[in-house]
Amino acid sequence: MRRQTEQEREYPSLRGLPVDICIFTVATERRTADNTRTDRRSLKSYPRRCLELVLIQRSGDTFNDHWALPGGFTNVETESLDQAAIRELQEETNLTAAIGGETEGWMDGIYLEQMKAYYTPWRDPRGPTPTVAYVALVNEALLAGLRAGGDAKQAQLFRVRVSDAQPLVLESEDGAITLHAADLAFDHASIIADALRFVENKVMTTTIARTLLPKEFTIAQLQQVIAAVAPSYRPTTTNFARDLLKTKTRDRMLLEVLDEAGRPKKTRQYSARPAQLYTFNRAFDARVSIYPRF
Amino acid sequence: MRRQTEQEREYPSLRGLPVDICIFTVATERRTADNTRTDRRSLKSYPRRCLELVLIQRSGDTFNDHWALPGGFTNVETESLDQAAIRELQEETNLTAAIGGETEGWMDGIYLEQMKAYYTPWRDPRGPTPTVAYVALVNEALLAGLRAGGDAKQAQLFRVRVSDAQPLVLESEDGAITLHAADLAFDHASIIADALRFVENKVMTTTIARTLLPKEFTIAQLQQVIAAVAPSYRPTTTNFARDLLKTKTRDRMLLEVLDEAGRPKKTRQYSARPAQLYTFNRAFDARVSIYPRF
DNA sequence: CCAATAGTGTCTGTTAGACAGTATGAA
DNA sequence: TTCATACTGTCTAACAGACACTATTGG
Repeated sequence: MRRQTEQEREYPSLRGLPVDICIFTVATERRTADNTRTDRRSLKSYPRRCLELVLIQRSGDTFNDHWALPGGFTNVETESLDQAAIRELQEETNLTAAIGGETEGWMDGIYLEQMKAYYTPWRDPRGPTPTVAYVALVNEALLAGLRAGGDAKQAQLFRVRVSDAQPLVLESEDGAITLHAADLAFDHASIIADALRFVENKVMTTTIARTLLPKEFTIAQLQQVIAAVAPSYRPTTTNFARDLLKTKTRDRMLLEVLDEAGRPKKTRQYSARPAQLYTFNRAFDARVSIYPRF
Repeated sequence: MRRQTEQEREYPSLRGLPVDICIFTVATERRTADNTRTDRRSLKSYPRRCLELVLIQRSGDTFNDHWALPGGFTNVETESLDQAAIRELQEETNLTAAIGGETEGWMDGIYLEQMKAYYTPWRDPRGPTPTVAYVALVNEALLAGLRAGGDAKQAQLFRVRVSDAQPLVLESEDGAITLHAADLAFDHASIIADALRFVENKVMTTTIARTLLPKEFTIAQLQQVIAAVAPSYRPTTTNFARDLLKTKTRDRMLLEVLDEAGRPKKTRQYSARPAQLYTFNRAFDARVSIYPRF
């Protein structure tokens, strides 16, 4: 069977489909070199956590010097969308770990999922251009290579701030750069807005928070991560742990970590009194419903 | 500023991006001409309801005579993906109603949302071709025009059956055609499989069931629709209505319908004893979470 | 000692779930 | 009378949420 010519095809051969990735992490406030804090709280206290997003500064004809989502093209005829997204994610962030092949894009420390395709005719001034937006949640420990770079033209992390007055404000970690929606290239501001709602929904309805936490974590750390990703979540410390651990509907969602001796493993990293460490149970299947009896 | 030539563009001009739509409805078992039932249940009893999907039979070079999802191309330079999906939806189903412009693709009787983009190199034998899959939920009352058509080369409704043994079986309403995953064109079987999980999740976590119901409905009808879309939902009739209506977390999710005299409006359509009619409260905001205190 | 975090005891009102029982009116 | 569907009454266990209280240990 002969190869079809370009004209005969219903859909013309492409350079590949563009893919853009919203790479989120929940970053822990870092201490200064002499191990003191930037504020007046004591060393034995939880550092603040903040949702951050990776942006790159463009160089080229369109939107030169503007900040934009990292992305690229699928290698046509060889790559699927997911494969291209994984490749871009690794290229942009110098990820130290390789991404394994588990169901649903999971690996410890990395979550990757397609969010939505965008294709309004006016989104690219060069002409109608689609893009497929992915959302990645990456453990901050895996982004060490990105921070080491430090070149302004490279990828950089921005703190995400949303409020009623300012719909979207992005602030670089050193505080030198502040970006608003209009400062971003293409329609990336609205893609980011969609992505923020996407991750907020994910973190509340799945066990995805696992990706943003160390392998073993305390209940307070989990609450911090949830609050960082979902601004509408207001943590109430007192009963959270009990209700999370003791309720039948969430039975064995979290597992107590035991030490070598088989006794409950605790940490004193953030508090004087030792706190119990937990892991997420991979076998836990989250089901949510607005209707009773599900 | 001069117009860029094709070669200068980063992304070549396209015929447009392909869009495929999974059009679902929950169909009520229809009675025969003499108003008797096909089974032995009494006339005053609930008709069965079944999830159905619109397919078209292809004609052309590729996958000729195979059944496939309805779809088409965006009109490049003028149409967004959503606009193209709306147009295709209207063309394929002879929708009697126009689609209004409310937030999130809602209108009474029609829900439309983008699900996912597909672009594995091998999904189209003619060459690498992406597609953006949409999911539509349409009230069966609006699909009268489709059923009136009756031409085999036109759109036709298929009952969706899923079981452990047979992952996907589609059966035409008259029972004449039975399709399995391998009978469908392209990768449409796997798109449909994704769409089934998508709508199941939607119906359990949002008030989308509204789209598939008449304006005013009984609690039993609502349960039927939920069960038709979400096979894992096992209705327990006794307390469902009370828990749905009386719980604080679902306060004013459903509203009692009143008649002209201001008294509770009831129907005797399906039962001897009159049943209360309800509508969905548009103002109800569904929030779901696996964590307590949200 | 104080500060900060971890965790328990106890109480109240709400919800889930089971099950028995009553209500309505067509066939 | 029987049947299908629509409800209500009542009980128990589980859960949400508030609040007071104790526990641990670095500074």
